[in-house]
Amino acid sequence: MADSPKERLLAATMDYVTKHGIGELTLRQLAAALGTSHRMLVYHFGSKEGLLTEVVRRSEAEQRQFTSQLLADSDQPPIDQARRIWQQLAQPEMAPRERLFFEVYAQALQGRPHTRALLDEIVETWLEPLIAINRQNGMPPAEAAASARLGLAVTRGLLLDLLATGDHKGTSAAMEHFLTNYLPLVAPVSKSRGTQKGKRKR
Amino acid sequence: MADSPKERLLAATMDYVTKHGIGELTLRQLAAALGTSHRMLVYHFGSKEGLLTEVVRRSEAEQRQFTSQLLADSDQPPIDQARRIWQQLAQPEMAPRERLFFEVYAQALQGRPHTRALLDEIVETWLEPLIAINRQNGMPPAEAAASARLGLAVTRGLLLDLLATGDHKGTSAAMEHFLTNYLPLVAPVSKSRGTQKGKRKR
DNA sequence: TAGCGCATGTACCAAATGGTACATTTCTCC
DNA sequence: GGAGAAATGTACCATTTGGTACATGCGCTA
Repeated sequence: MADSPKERLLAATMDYVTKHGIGELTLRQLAAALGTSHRMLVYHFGSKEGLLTEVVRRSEAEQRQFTSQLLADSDQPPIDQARRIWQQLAQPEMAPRERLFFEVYAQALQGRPHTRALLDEIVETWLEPLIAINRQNGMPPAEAAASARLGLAVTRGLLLDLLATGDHKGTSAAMEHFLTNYLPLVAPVSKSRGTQKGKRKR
Repeated sequence: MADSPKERLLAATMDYVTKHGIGELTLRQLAAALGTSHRMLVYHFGSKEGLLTEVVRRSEAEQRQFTSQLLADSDQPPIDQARRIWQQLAQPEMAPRERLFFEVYAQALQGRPHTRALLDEIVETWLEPLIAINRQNGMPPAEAAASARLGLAVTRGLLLDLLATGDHKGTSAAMEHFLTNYLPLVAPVSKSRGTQKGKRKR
């Protein structure tokens, strides 16, 4: 059951969609790439929309897993954690996943049906753990929320920049500019020596 | 010549595309909405791709004009200028244009043909004037570039957030958090009293 | 007014798309 | 090993798509 035919098809579809995007997808092209017929896709997923819905759902799940993984080991200072996260996200191998993420994001903003559930989670999923980190570092609620939201925006904005320009150096410099000039200033009171807060998300 | 039939069609198409997005556009639906036939669209623009190319080009032009308009009157302190720009961008009436912007952005990242020229400009167009402003306020080149890039990312990231969540209050609070905690700190030396630097972009 | 070029409407086409009917194979469980 | 269900392949269908042929209208200039 773990790798039922449907599951195998979905996994292969995720690979394909990560490479080729979701916008111009047709069942026949996908099926050909997967070595099957479009008949099977309809059989297992009901319809094209059904397939896309599951693709988006799976994408969400992977992202959630990725989030908790990135934010997990918080023993190091938040600023170092943030640096590490950006380095991970800025790796070239991540680009296809991120392109897909922003493509689905944009389609959701345009109201495409199979993305209906996405908009509620696309910010909140990342915001919650970030706010929690900020609270743990002694930030008052309002500031914790604003700071988390800002960090998320910085990360996504710089990722958009990186994907468009390919300027790893420039975008990383901007992130470093943010981390060094901004992060140390927000949470003056905290644990022992000045660990401050955490930013980051995709 | 100013409002040739082609020009009128393009203008009406911009309206339509701003409302309905560009991803699921078909010539027939568009033509029906414009009160003409898809025959005319092909006649004037050569093909669907030709039409989309001109739509993207026009969108770029409008954005460039909007940029220079927003960054024009720089008599006020950069932080107030930044606030004003965000208020403009966050207005609900701007949402459709911004949704279209991010949709085209995402399609460009996926390599759709009619967007080829976009990726080179989509960051640079906004970056240049921002860097110029930072330089005018006495920032060294490297810092001016990083700071401009950061401000652009913050704005676009928060716009993505706002479009998804509709949380005008929360995103504006995050922007204000950025402006008050970050902006005043970057350029300590400057003109007279502490005007510092400018951030902003869409 | 005659003529010419731009613009437009109607009808059509081939290709591709999502989806389905039906037959066949493969797997699973008793 | 046999029966029933799950899975798959082949062929087909109606619809929609971008694009075109052809005829008609409109506006300008001589």
